[in-house]
Amino acid sequence: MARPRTAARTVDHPDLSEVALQQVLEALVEPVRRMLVSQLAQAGEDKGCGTFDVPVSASTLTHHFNVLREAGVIRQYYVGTTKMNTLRADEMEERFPGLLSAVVSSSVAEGAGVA
Amino acid sequence: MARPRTAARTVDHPDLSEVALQQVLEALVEPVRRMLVSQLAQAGEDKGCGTFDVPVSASTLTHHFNVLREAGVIRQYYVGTTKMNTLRADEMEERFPGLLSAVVSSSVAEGAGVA
DNA sequence: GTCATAATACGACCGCCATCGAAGCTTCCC
DNA sequence: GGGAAGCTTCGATGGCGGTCGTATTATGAC
Repeated sequence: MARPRTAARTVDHPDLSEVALQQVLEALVEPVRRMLVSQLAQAGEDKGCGTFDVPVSASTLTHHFNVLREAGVIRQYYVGTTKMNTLRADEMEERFPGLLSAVVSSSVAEGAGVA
Repeated sequence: MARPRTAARTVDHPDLSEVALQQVLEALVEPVRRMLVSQLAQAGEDKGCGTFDVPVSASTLTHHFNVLREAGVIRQYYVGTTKMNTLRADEMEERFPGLLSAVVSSSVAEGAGVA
């Protein structure tokens, strides 16, 4: 009863003005989360949660996506049973100029992508 | 006997090619360390360890400076009993383009400086 | 309806790191 | 020499976060 039967599942996203630098850095300092971000950036398109190549269980993966979403780094939406992910790159660039792109660049350069 | 009587105390610094992104992010994610970096950047000149405005004890402060130095973010040298600190901004810019400057900018913008 | 797939919620565990106080070392100054 | 200032080392403590397995829910296919 938490949600009407006919409504699609929705996901809450913070306005980036509400997000602190601390939160973004905490999100990006975790190696697995940085892999997710790197792979998403390299993909060039939205990706389902299950399509990432990371060495953790599904429940841990959910946790990491939550952290990234709450930090404003990604946007999520449902497509059937699949939860899709997009980078909020432009918004992040406005809020924390140069930060996300610098992290992604260095991360990809170090091989955090799909190999 | 660990050090000749007449030699000045020296400090070891990593070559930035040996430093990983992970290490730098771990260094910069800590709020106190980010305050140190911000205040150092804003000062525009080298600063002694004891001249920073942070809410931790001296021993904790030593720990934070060690982490920053080992991550290649700062360079340290002794002047008498005072240990001085410099940002390795140019080297960091070469190794991790845009990263340190982005963090410092956002950090200062959020008021991590001296107020 | 039944089943399979995708993801979540929950609870527990464990390791790491920031923190401190006390004691120690190095250098400077008188 | 004696003392003080500046920083370090050591050991202990506490809290937070990443991890997992299991059970559960939501959707789509048949």
